[in-house]
Amino acid sequence: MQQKLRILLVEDEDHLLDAIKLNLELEGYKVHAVKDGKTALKIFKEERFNLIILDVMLPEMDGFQVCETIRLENTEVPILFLTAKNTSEDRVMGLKKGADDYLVKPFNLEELILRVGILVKRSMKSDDLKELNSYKIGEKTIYFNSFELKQDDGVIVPLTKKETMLLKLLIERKNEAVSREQILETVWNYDVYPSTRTIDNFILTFRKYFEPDQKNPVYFHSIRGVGYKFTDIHN
Amino acid sequence: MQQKLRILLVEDEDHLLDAIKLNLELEGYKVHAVKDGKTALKIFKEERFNLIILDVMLPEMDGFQVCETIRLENTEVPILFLTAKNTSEDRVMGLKKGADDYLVKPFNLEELILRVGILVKRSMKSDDLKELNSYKIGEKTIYFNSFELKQDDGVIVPLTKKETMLLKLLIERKNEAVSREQILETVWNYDVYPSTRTIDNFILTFRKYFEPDQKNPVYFHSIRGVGYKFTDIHN
DNA sequence: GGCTAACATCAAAAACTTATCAACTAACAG
DNA sequence: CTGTTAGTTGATAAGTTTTTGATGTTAGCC
Repeated sequence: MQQKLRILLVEDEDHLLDAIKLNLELEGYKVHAVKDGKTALKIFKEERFNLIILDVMLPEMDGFQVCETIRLENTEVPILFLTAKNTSEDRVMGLKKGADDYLVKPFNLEELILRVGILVKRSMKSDDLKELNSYKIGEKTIYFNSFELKQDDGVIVPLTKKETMLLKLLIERKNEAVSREQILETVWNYDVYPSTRTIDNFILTFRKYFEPDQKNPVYFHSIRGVGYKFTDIHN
Repeated sequence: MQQKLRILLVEDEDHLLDAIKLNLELEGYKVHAVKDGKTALKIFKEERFNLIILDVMLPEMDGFQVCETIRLENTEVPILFLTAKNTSEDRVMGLKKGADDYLVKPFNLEELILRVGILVKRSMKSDDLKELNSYKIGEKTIYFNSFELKQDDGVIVPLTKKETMLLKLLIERKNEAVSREQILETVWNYDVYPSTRTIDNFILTFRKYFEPDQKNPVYFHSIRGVGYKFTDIHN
């Protein structure tokens, strides 16, 4: 099991602190929350983090100062600023001090989580990335980066480039029908296309890989006259 | 003198395109500017970039689609969205499609340039190789610093510089496919690449060094249409 | 129920990529 | 200048992946 990713959260408003902490923990991060800059710096020196989230307005020592101090010794760790002020001067200031990203309060929690995910990805090793770029269908796991599929019995079979791309597309558009045109355009980069059975063949392969009963697919449905839809109720 | 960092800029408003291009060029970037998604994808397939700046609103194929298509093949290159709409749904959408950052029009040019700098730095960092002194494959050990390989029988054979660099790259990216472009860029410092059989020759050499059965490689796998992947289940 | 268009399936052909080898070039030491 | 070594190129062989085309099935419609 991979280790949890560690986040240092610095925010002085109690209820916001709790809300963010809770949500990040739900995403599986280990969150160390503190309420002022001095403490933040102290903790930072003692422990290693994959990301630092800093409120700009803090009692005593503001976020900019904290950021600047951290950057004196550590240029690596990603820093995300939170601020109530939405002016570009303010944002420019933050970025100049060494921030990597900037989010204006009040913010959408989903956006925070997405941005955190992007920043954190950077500080990860390739082993963890592998887990991140995977998708489980039933007991089988697709690894997009290594172009392989781990079966229920643990055996690894290789996937081709096109197979991987099409899987990625359908999974990304989970629960929605993706039209043949859309598929050809995205995976094959076709402008116009003759009627072709190519896509069917790929779906056929997927069904062989993933469907318990090939004749009654539960994952890869065809939508007559439109295209295909990937469904996964458990995921 | 190191070569210029390359940016692909996709924006359909003429004067904004010119303004951004000019400013980025003043910062020392090499900017390839295009006005629609189709062209962007075509150029993207032909050349390598350190960053892609995408307007969301484009004629025909919108920025989201372009981003999605790029991400099917390339998860590395940073993508920055420009948008006129400042809603969090829009931003979340972009981030979900695989963007790394998001800037709302009208924007402060200084902010754009700062964000570009941050994103580009990231892509360079992942390019240069970490410190890694030695690595064991089976009973053989590679010493990266001294450019040597100790065989099972203890005999030491020298490795060439390029061999060592390519080994380092593949081992660092263990378990993920490294594209030929990526390899050429990192080991050979090519911007654009001619079709070449050079990489194959190196892989051939590696297989001779490391694979018990050269015809059925367990360490150095080729992924058709993509590149090569180093796998080591014991390590 | 019969009809038709769209999908499923399979095997063979076509298209494309990589493996391999040998000849070649460039750089460099002596 | 000569020999050596690393690295590149190009030709051909060897494989794989993808596409095609033929044929069988199925869903939806009258």
